[in-house]
Amino acid sequence: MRCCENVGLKKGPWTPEEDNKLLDYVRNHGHGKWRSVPAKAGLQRCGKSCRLRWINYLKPDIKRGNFSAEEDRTIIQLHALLGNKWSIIAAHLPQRTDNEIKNYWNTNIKKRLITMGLDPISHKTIKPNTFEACGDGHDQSKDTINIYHMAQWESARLEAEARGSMVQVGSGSSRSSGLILSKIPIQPCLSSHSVSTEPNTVYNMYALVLAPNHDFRSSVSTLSFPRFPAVSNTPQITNKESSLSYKSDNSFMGASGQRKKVMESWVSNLQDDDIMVAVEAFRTARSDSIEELFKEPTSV
DNA sequence: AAGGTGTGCAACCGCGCATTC
DNA sequence: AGAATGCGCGGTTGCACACCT
Repeated sequence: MRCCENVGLKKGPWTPEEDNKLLDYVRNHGHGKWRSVPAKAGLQRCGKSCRLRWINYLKPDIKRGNFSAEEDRTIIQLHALLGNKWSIIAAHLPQRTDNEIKNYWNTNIKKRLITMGLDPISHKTIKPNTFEACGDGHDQSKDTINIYHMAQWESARLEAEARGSMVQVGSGSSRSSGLILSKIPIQPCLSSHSVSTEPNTVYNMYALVLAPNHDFRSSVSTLSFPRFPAVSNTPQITNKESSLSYKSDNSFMGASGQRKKVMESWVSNLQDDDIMVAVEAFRTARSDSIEELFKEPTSV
């Protein structure tokens, strides 16, 4: 008979008296052999319940309370890599239990990702036509596309973070932060995604890169465009200006006045496919080439 | 003030794997 | 070799509390 099938045993919340009995027992005898613990400790509980109570609540090195931004980030990174492997994720957060992380994911992070237009399972974007229209009178399509762009951007950023974790774990690198993903190979583009600004010259339009000193705590990501396309009725922009940074509120960083207008005009005309080219260029970059980057860091 | 609803979290449950007999 | 047992994991439930109507 399984221990949890025993009749007459208490279930539900633990009382302080029960906690004390279990604590006393474990202090004196150590843990393990959970099936025999209830009888020896004088508890009307099954062994499984005792084990759970110890692991999730009574163990002395458990950290309780709010999750820090660092922990939050680690959970998202590892979940992107591992999925619902809570115990493995918990192993990277030594003072947190798998149950606590699982609860935090389900009640907090999961909802946040959905709000951002990200699928909490795959960490990839949800297609814009799956968003509900609000029907409050004003044009929702632009907002929807903007959210979708941001979501794709964020999705790629999360993936970069996850890859960074994987590379760091795999290589045993002592690099603590400032992940370098600066030299993502630019993929050959379809003609519709390339632009010619000079005779006989075709440039790849987008390459998604994260700057060498990219701070993952920041809500800002940078998307670099090796060559800005000509936008009709707007001044030309030089190469060195052709880098945009998105903030989480969908505004641009480091741009002002005419340049900002040009950028806004240009970005507002971006098609989903355009963004996808940049994101896919990043996604299809091979992990081993990223490993190489750690050996010989290069700047953007 | 009272009932309804939503949220967070501790605890339970069933399953599967590893070990022991 | 196969059954029994122990343990760990991930999904789910249900309770307590907060907030809303």
